[in-house]
Amino acid sequence: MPPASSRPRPTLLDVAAAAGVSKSLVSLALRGDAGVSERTRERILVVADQLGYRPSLTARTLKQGRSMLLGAVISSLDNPYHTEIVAAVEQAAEAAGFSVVLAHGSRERGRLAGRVQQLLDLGVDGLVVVSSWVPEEVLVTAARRAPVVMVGRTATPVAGIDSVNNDDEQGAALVVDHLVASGHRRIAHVTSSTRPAGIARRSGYEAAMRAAGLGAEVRVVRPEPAALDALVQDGTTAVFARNDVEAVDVLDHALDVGRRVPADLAVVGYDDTMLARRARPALTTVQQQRDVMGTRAVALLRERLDGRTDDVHEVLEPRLVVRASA
Amino acid sequence: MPPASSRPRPTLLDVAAAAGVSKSLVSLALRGDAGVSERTRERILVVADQLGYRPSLTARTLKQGRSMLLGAVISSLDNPYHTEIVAAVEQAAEAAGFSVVLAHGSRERGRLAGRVQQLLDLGVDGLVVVSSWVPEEVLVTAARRAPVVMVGRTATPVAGIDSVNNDDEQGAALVVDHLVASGHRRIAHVTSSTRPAGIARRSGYEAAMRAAGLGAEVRVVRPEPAALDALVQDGTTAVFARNDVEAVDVLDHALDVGRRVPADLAVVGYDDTMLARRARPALTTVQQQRDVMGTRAVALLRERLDGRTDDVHEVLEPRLVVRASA
DNA sequence: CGGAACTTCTGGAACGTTCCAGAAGTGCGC
DNA sequence: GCGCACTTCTGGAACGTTCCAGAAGTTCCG
Repeated sequence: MPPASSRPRPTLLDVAAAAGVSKSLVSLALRGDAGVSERTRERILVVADQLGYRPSLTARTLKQGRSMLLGAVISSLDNPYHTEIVAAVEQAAEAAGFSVVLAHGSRERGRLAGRVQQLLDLGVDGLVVVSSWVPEEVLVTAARRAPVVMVGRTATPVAGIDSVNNDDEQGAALVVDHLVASGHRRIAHVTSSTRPAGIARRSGYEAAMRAAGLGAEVRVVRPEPAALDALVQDGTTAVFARNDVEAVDVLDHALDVGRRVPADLAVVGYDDTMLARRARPALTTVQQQRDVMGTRAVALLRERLDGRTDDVHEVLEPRLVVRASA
Repeated sequence: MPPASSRPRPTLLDVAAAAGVSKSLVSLALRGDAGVSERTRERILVVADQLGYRPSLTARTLKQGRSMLLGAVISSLDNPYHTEIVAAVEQAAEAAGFSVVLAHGSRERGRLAGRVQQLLDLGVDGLVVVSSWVPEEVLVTAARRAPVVMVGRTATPVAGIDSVNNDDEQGAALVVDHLVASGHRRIAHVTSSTRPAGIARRSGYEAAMRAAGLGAEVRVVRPEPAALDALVQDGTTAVFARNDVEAVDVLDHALDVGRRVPADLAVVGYDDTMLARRARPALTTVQQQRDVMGTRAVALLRERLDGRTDDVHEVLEPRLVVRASA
C-alpha cells in the first residue's frame, strides 16, 4: 500500500474542472451563496461529494484573516475546576462555529507565557484565559493581537480585557448564611490562597460572619495537619474551605481523627467539581454556572471581534448546593 | 483607543523593506539558513524584532503542507485517566515542536466523529486517539488523511493505525500476585466494562487466579450496590476493580457498611489517576507509564510522517503502585 | 585577465482559498 | 430590436509564506 499521503486532497480547482465550472462558482456554491442557480449548485455539491472535497481551512484563514479558532489557556489539566470550565467554553465555542485549541501549563508558570505566544502565532481569533497563572503583562501584550477574556478568575480588572466571573464574596456569604441557619456559630475558614479568588472568598466569609453578629468567631487557618488538628480539637463545628480540594482535605483529616461529618464537623467547599460529588459524605459546595460562563466568554470574544472596544466585566450569581457534608 | 486589531501585523515584506533586503532573504535569515552572511542576518534579526514580526503559521502551513499541529481526541475532559494521558502527549508534542489541538466528546459518542473531521479540516499533521469511543470506521477514513495512533486503549489492531498500550493482562496479573502474596485467596474482580481494556483486565485476572491455583475463587461482579453488598458479606477479602473510579466506589461502599480497608477488605484499582492518590485510604493501583505513552505516540506519528507504512503496536509494562488500600 | 567556483542575494511562482470587477446570458418593456 | 435590469457566471489578484532558478559579486587559479 502506498503511503497514506500519496493522493493529494482535491482542491476547488479539481471540483471546478470535474463540474465544468470556474473555481469561483464552486466556492460560491459550497458556501451557499445566493447567486447560484439551483441546478448548478446541485451538480457542484454532488461532484464535490464524489471527489471527497474538503475546503482547506488554512487557505481560508490566510485569505480572510479569520481562523475560527479560539485558544484556551489553563494552568493544568488535572484541576477539575479548570477542565470543567474549559469543557463549557468548548461547548459554547462549538455552537458558535469555533474550535478550541488548548494550552496548559502543568504548574510551570513560565511555560504559559510561551504557550500563549504559540496560540497567537497559530492565529487564534480570541483567547480564553482560565488560569490565573498567566502574568498580567503577557495578557496585555496578547490583547494587542487578539481579544482576551478571563474566566473564572476574580482579579483586578485589566484594561482592554473582558472577564466573566462568579461573585466569590456572595458565594462565601451563601455558605456562612447556610451554616448559621443550621445553628453553627463557630465557623472557621480554611484557605491557602493568596490569589484573587481566594482573597475574595475569605473577605466574603469575614463580612458575612460580622453581618451575622459572629465577628468574634472569625477564624482563618491554613490546610495543614497541625492547623487542622487544632481546629478539630477546639470546638469549631463548621468549616468553610476555599475550594473543594481543600474541603476534601479537611474532610479526610476530620474522619481520620474520628470525627463524624457532618454531626461533629460540618464541611463546605467551593466550585462544585466532581470531587464534591465523589466525596464521602458528598460535599456541600458552591456552584458557579460554568455553562453560562462558557457561553458568555465566547459571546464577549465575538463582540470584540465585531468591534466593541469598551471593557465588559460580567459577574454571575453563585448557587449553594447542599449535600450531605453540611 | 482604536480597536486592538487596527494595526495589521508586519509581514516578511515589511521587515524586508525596513532592512533593505528581499523578502526571500528575510525568510532565509529568520529560519537560520546557512547561506546568509553574518552581518545581514544580524541586521535582519534586529529589524524583525523591532517591528515585532511574527511569522504567519497559516501561510507557512499553506505553503509547505505541514501544520505542526497534532490533534488529540478524548472522550471527556472529566476522566482523569484520559486527561492525564493527553497532558503527557502534549508534553511530548511540545518537545518535538508540535502543538496539540484537543477535541473531546463529552460522552456523546456521535459528536466525536464530527470533531475528528474538524481536526482534519484544521490540517493537523497527525491524530492521537485516546478515547475508545471513536468508531473504527471513522479512524480508518481519518487515517487516509493523516497518521493516527491509538493510545491507552487496548483494542483489536486496526490496519494502518499504530498503537501504544500498556499490557492490561499483565497489569491484572501484578495485582492478583500481590494480593495472593499478601495472603488473600478470595479475590473478586469488579468491572462494568465491555470495552477492550476492561476485557483484557478481566481475562488477566482470571488467568492469574488460575495460575495461582485459585481458579475456583474467580468471581466477577458489577459495581452496583446490591452486588457490592453481597461481596462485602460473603467473605471476600480482596477486590480488584477494573479502574480507579470503580475501586473508589468499592472503597466507599465498604467503608459505608462499616468494613475497614484494608483490614477487612483490600481494594486495588487500575490507572493510577489522581483519584487513587486522593482516596482514603490511598489506593493501591496499577500505573501505566503515561509519559512514555505520550512520547512514543508522538514518535510513532513522526515516523509515519517520515514515510513509514507498516503498522507498529507498542506494549508497555505496567507497574504496581502499592499504597494503603491493599 | 578570463572564467570557474563560491557566496550571497533576488524575483517570481506556488500553496488553496475569497473577493471583486466585470462578462455573458436572459427577460422585459416599449 | 434596443436598452436596461437582473441573474449567473468567470478570471485575476490577493493573503504571507517557501522554494527554486538564477543574478550579482567575490575569490582564486592558471
